[in-house]
Amino acid sequence: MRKKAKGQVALPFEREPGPPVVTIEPGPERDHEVVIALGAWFDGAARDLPWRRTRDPYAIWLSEVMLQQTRVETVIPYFERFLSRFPTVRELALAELDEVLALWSGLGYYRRARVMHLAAREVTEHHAGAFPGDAAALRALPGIGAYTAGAVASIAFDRREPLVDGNVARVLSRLEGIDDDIRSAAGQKLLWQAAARLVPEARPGRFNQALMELGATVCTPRAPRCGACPVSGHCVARATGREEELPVIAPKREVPSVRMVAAVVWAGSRVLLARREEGGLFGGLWEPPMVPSDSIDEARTLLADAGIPATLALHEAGRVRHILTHRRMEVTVARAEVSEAWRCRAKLASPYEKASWLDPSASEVGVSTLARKIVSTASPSAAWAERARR
DNA sequence: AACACGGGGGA
DNA sequence: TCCCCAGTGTT
Repeated sequence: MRKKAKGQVALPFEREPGPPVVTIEPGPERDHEVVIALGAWFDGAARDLPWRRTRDPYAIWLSEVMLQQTRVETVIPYFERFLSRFPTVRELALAELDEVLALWSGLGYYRRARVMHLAAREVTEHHAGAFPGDAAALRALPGIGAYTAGAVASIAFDRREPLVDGNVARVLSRLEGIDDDIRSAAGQKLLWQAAARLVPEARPGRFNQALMELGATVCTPRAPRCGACPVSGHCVARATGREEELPVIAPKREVPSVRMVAAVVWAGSRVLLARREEGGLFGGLWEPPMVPSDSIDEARTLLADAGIPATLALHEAGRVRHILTHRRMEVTVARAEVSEAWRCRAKLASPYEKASWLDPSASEVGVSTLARKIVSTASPSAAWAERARR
């Protein structure tokens, strides 16, 4: 095989070792064939998804934000609920952040919800409630990066804008034979160049979605179904037998483990929940107060400092394990009951901003999945189940 | 360039 | 258990 310059797509490719089997001739003609084949395939194979039934930029935007690092099947019910509660950007702008977070509860990456709320207010105030269709203007809104700007501009506004997400990176790295690390700056540059070169003037949104759909359903991370691929005849990876070797992705480091102890204090059906400061982990969400420690004594200290007279009643109710992208959490759950009369104002230090006695099943505020697990472990029914076992 | 930031589904 | 998903923003 001929030597290629770094960062340059080497075409035509030959299968090696051995004689050439397939030759791919790069150029506008091949690009055009890829566009045509992919578009036709998409028309027949596209899944019926809620956000494909609308042209409303607000709904498209909502779907794109929810879909950041999140699977389609996970997003669908959240998208329906959110849109039905906030049908327009104006209604989202007027909402309380706690209610927005409540609707996001369980979806993860909660900053997305906080920032969408901000962006909704910005659109309502500065764009008179109408979304900008220009990629650059979209990019200027908080929470909208290169991908989301390209997606909204091309899908909702028919702008000829490229987009590269995880699916597209995989598809293009194979189709073009890009063997730079797709997460590196160099790899990303090549991918965006390829995407920009390919995206057509006519129906750019359809092409971009076709690329993503192909990555999600055919050009999968493992065991790609090349037999079902509409562009396998144009694929460099296929032609060189490297379908399983691309994309190249640098290995990631291991995640540290953190031990926490949480205090779940019940007063009737209500639990003492604390709201985390906005900005950091689980920002703006409510949870039973917890501290990084292994010992229930630390939870006693936490409650004592907060002015809650439940320290003596606190006992271990179980353990919860929760995996995040960058952290593995092991939480010891301590539980106590106080009479309703003892329900009092609690004052908690950072990372908490305030505390309140709330019904955890009422879902009027945002609660993380970790917090749900903790409350569930320390719920009265769980306690009954525990007693019944003895 | 590295890191923070959730949660879940599939192999 | 590991991978990685319709990524963005900060350091």
